[in-house]
Amino acid sequence: MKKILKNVRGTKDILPDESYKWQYVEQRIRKIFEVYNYREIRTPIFEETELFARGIGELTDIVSKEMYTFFDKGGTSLTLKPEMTASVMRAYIQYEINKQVPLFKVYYISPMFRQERPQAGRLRQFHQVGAEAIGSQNPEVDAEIIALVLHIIESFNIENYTLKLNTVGCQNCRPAYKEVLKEYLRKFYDLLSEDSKNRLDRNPLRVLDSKDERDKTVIENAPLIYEYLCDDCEVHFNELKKILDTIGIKYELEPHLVRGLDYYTKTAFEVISPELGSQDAIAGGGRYDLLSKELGGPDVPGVGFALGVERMMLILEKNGYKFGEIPKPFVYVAYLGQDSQKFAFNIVFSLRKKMIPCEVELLNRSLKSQMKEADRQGAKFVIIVGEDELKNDKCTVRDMKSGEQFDVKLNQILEFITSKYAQEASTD
RNA sequence: GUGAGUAUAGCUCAACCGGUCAGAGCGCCAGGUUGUGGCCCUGGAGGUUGCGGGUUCGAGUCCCGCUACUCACCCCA
Repeated sequence: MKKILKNVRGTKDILPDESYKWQYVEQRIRKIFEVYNYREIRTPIFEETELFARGIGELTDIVSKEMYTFFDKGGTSLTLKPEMTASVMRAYIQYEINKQVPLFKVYYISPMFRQERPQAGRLRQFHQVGAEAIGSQNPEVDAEIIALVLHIIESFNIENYTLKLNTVGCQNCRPAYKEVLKEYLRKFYDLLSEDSKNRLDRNPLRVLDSKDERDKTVIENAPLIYEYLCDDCEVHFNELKKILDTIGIKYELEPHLVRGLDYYTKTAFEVISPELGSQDAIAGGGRYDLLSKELGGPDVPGVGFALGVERMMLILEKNGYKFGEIPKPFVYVAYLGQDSQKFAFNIVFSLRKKMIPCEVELLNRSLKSQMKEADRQGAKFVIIVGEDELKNDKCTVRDMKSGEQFDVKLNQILEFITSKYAQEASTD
């Protein structure tokens, strides 16, 4: 017996009963991006490993233990993209977009890959929608990005969320703060968790968002970066808050919010939802003014966000959200006998050329089975072509909802259905 | 990578302390309607109880291993 293969761990098949929901969600999201004047960018699903290693940071969890890395036949190390920002920046630098347009506003909807242990809201292949605005250091752009992600979330009637906002400083002020923080943490070294002890020197900021109870008591009184921000960062942060206030966006300051990617500077934010399980971040993002240079590009600032599509879908399913209508044929053409088949197919293909969704019996079943099939598929009308009809040069049209039946001349059937279809479209 | 829980028909789940326990509902197929769906009735197909060992007279049920799934830690979307 042959082995039955299955989808690999942490991946999901999206079958027809689900895929229409995805199409609906993606379509709505694309519309919103258009409204904010962002254009789609599509980059390859894999890149040279070095891009992520340099862009995201060797010490991050993503790079150090979660990447799907492999060698191609030429011996080049490639990696399935674990996030999108590095790829977008790579393209930005590669095509010297800074010389073409002052501000590059793009969005993406794409699968991402991270080799983590799957759990609720966490997959190895998952989908993110996101946007990047490269070329401006103005806090207005940070605000636009935040407004955009919240607009998307709210457009799906998700009200129960919290925007957490923080600043992580920049190359001028962060180092000094790091030293102060390290010094503070060393005083309580013995009280810290093992993980935090290890991080203390390598990445002290990460200790701040530890959820370990032992760490929490220490963190509670730790010095905050707010007191150590340089003028530039402080002004930027204050401006951003002011703009958010002005456009009515509510946020919670979360001084311990530290994002897991090294390239963030200044603004960092996260949108969390209590509807999700332990993986409660539906979206996250921030500013990355050092990334371009880190990748050998020009000194260009950027800001962006990413939203987890599966996580948002979890909330929507939980809320009983209506994902539009599942596509259904308008007409099902049933027939009986060889002679009728020609007419049936003729009608179906003519209707299809008129872009009317329809189906025809393809399994040569009994009329009863065909009616059942039409019902199952949700067809509004069934056209029946049989011996009796052909003799009289007509066909029978059954309205599946009312049960009414009409005799229609064969040469008038297209017209008949077309007008029914037009009526249907106008009442929607 | 660590921990816990789960694994019976396509789906959702039953089967008391191991002893007609391999079942139900839904779905699927057929018939009741010589050419007509939905409701109803009748019947049918479909399972080596995740895989491999062990204990026992006897294992879906107990033990061990493996695998997968789920949730949590870690981290993040």
